[in-house]
This record gives sequence, C-alpha cells and structure tokens, in this order.
Amino acid sequence: MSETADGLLRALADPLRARIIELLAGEQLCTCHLVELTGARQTNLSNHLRVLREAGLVEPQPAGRYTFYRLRPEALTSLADHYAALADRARSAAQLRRPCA
Amino acid sequence: MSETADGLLRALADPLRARIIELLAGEQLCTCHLVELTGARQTNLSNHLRVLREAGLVEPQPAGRYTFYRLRPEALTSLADHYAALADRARSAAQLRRPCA
DNA sequence: GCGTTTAATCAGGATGTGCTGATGTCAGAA
DNA sequence: TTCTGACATCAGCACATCCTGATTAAACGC
Repeated sequence: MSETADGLLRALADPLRARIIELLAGEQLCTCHLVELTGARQTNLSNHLRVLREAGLVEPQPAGRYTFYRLRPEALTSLADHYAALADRARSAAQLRRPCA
Repeated sequence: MSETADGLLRALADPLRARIIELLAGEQLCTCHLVELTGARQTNLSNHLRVLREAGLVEPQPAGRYTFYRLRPEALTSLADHYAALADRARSAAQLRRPCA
C-alpha cells in the first residue's frame, strides 16, 4: 500500500479522531467547539488534532486566538480511490488461486 | 462513522494486514503462501488473518488441509464509498464556519 | 501593563496491540 | 493406526497508543 494511505488509515482508525473528521465534514470548527461536541478534554483533543494534522487530513486555520480546523477532502478522496481500485483488482482476480507446492 | 466502517479501518490500519490485503487482491492464497510472501511467522499470520476475517475483509476457503483466503471486494467498496461521500460532504460545506461564542 | 482565554506541549500512568514459543486440532499419506 | 504437515489457539512479554494533569505560549480585553 502507498505509505500515505497507511498514514491516513492509522490516523482515522481511532473512534475520537473518526468523530472529529465527521464533524469537520459538515463545517469548520475551532477546538473549543470540538471540546463541547465530543466531550473530550482540551489536551486530549489537541493531541488527536496533531495526529490528524500530520496525516494531512485536517488543516489549522488560525483566526485571532481561535484555531479553526478544516477538513482536506483530497485526503479522503485519495483514500477512497485507493480502495476502490483495490476492490476492482480483486474482482478481476477473484477466480485466480495460486497452487500449493 | 458507521461502526462497520470503523471495524474495517481498525483491521486495515496495520502494515502486515494491509500487505495481506494487497496480496489477496491479486489472487487467492493459502496461509503457507502468505508465510513465504511476507516473511512473517505462521502464528503471527494466523492471528492477523483472524482479525481480517472478523472484520469481514477476507473469507477462508478450506481446501483439504490447506486454507485459501479470498478478499471480499464488497468490504473495500463500502469503505471507499463511505469516504468518497464524506469528501463530497466536506467539499459542499467547505466555506461554513461555526461562529465562536 | 495585567489577567483571562485559547490551545499547544510535556511527562506520567494505564490500557491495547502485536509478536513469540508452545500446544492443540484436523486432514492426508505411509 | 501412526506420522507428518497445515493451521488455529493460548499465555506471556514487549512495545505503542491513548488519556490525564501540569505547564507554556500567544492573543485579546481590561
């Protein structure tokens, strides 16, 4: 798998981070919004946002003393494309079976 | 996120399991093939295959004393669809920003 | 200036996950 | 039946990940 897709997967494979992504898919939100929407502590959220940031899934948008986060749809699209292509490949090769020695 | 997509993600978010999925996208393979293709121990592979099985990503196909595994493309497709839809939603709502109190 | 608020970073403890060797089970060959 | 090979399961250890409280930095209002 492409190492970028691997990073995206790791970042998304956490319940709280997945929830953050879903929330950000509807609108841009600042950390204080996410605190009240998820019920998680500010420190915890900040850690998860860093993971999402480093994976390229979200982008911070500083606004005064607030920091809004926006979702990067390209990241999700590349992930979707990758697995759609893999599924196609699997469908073509469904019957193939390597013989056992 | 749908809890099924969450399970798929967790299962895929491991380097060795991702590699197994890629290999199985090309052809059906038995455990002994996967052992030599990945270099992992049989015990280790069996554990990972169980995770993939429980997530609905692969399906065992017993053949005598061998066990072939086949990839279930529907699982990958549902994942791809989920994130493609989320990306679309994010693109539509890209400008929205919830005001801070 | 000073105090408050937002949010990032750090160090710790708890929990989860992956890898291992040993063991159990089942199918086929001798 | 007995033996061998393929595969699953189990218990233990090592490591990674998540959550937390405390601290720090920066932006705003007074």
